[in-house]
Amino acid sequence: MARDANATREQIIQAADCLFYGEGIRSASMDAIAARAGLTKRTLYYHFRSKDDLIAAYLAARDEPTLSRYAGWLDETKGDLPEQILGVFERLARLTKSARWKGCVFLRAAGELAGTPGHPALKIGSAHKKKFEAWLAGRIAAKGLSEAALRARQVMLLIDGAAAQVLIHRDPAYALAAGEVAAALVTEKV
Amino acid sequence: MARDANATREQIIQAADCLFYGEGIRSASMDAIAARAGLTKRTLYYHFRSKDDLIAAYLAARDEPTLSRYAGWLDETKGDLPEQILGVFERLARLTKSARWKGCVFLRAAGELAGTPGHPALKIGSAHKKKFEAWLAGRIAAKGLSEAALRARQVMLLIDGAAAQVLIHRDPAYALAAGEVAAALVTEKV
DNA sequence: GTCTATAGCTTGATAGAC
DNA sequence: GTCTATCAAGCTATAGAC
Repeated sequence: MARDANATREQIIQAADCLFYGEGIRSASMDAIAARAGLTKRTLYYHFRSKDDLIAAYLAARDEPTLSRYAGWLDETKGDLPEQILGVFERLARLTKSARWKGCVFLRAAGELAGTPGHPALKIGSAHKKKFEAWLAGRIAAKGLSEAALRARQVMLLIDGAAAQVLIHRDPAYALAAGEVAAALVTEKV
Repeated sequence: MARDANATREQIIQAADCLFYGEGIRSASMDAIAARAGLTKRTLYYHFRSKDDLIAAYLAARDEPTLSRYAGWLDETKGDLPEQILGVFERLARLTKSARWKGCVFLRAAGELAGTPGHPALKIGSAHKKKFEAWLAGRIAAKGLSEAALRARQVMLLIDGAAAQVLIHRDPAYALAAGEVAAALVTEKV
């Protein structure tokens, strides 16, 4: 049956996301992904040339939703920019309380793939973080703050630092401590 | 030949360190570690009950040297605490320029093992970071600054954020941007 | 305490039918 | 475009000699 090829592709990526994120990229096998997608391995290899290909697609699929989620968190927080930034970290802290949360997808992938420097997924992760940083810089500049690019970079450092430390300690308090610094960073110095 | 059992153990851990850190915990096989140590796999399993056991030993062996390295960086930097903290991030930035550097051992392990919550190595990583944070708090408190514990936690967030972002972008500039914030954090507010 | 040898299973990827 | 079937290689871990 000629099902919509794109729908099958999405179905595979969804299954891969669940297992790559849940168990780790290296730990999740193509067998397991096929089983979870309700397809055979042969179909996976029809849609993706290799496991590395699927890993790259998995990260690429997380790019836009991640940015949208953070943008949503910022926009739905009342107040000026410092309050909004603090709100983002509070929402992050809340998210990490779920047992399903297992760190930042992109950071974990970068760590797992650090041994294969040319991997296509690494470029996707880096590009995502750059885009995130640029988006933050735009929001900061829009408020008329000086040195928006530097401030955005420093807020990013705190977001990733928070994700890393909360994963290590399994304690959302680290995200709140990070939010405090980040909020101060987007307040114009006198 | 009854070689010193402890020396053999160290030899195995050294080989494991090289491969676990270089290629990733999951990617490095016991076969490869045995070959690099110049021993057979059977000897590895004589000294370590399982691969998970060896992973834990690998992280435990990195605990003290890591703390000493950072302490050394702090102590060999001239000036007051803000300058010293900045010096630490400058040394970190320099270290990350090496192609052999592939992120923070503990963060990468936490990411790779996020799928197996009870893993013994996770406790070792968390304990290491706690020890690091406490050491920093001691140094900050010794300078008579208020809220030493909170400041130490925030500096930790920036250290781990720097390690994460430099790994993602392969750009030491992120470590320097983090150092700037960290230095400001250990300056008493007026 | 280290060796040779191998069990028993899982892996990523492919062949060829329909 | 999806299936059944399977390969060759790799994996963790163990058996038993010395």
